[in-house]
Amino acid sequence: MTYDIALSALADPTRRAIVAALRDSPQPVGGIAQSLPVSRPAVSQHLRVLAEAGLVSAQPSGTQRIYRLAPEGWVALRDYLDSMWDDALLAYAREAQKMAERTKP
Amino acid sequence: MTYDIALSALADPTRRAIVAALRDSPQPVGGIAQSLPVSRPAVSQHLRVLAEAGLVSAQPSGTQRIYRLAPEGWVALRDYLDSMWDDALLAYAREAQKMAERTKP
DNA sequence: CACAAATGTAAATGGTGACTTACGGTAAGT
DNA sequence: ACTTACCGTAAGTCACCATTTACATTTGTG
Repeated sequence: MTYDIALSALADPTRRAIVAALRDSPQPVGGIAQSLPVSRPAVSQHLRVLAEAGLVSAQPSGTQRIYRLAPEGWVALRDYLDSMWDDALLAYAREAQKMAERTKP
Repeated sequence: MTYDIALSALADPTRRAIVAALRDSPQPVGGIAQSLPVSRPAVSQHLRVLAEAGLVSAQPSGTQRIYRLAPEGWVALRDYLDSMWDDALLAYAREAQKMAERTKP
């Protein structure tokens, strides 16, 4: 049940921008901050949230920490969406079926 | 590019609870409010946000409006996750491959 | 037409979180 | 050892959002 952390993490536009940046290639904190209109400590705090959600992971390399996208959080999100898919859209299809049977029996 | 609206909509726990309730079966506003620890106007406003995100839809029936899960928003979310899947996790797998080749050539 | 039920909306309030500045800590280079 | 570069953390501020109460609106019913 960790998909809720991932969802609230991805709610922030700046964090989505960070994810988009990491999507291109793994980067150190300073590199991410340069491509965004926010200060470096702000990026650091956002990365902390994203890491707690399992969406990114860090690997120390000298004085800098290279951040990259991590699978765990995204897997949790996808599982959540998959189950929603099955339940909700199946129900949706069932109702559409009912409607069709009612109008043309 | 409407997945961002859906993400920020699903960030709120109460809205996720509403989604969970609608997942069981379509319901009027009052029915949802009864199963949640918030007032009915609060549910109404949350439903407005969810509807704007394309996650739910309403169908008037007499004096009440029956809300149900809608496909559009969830499709947008799934597309977002799918592309993330391809890009990020493929890159992740590539790096793992590199690591494996480096340690055991 | 009056009344009740169900819902959306407006306004006010409280709390949470995103951001900045300032500081402390660690690793590499001279 | 001193300095520089890179990063995380603490404290404070400000805006936004979730919630409630009160009101307006629509639909069905007597």
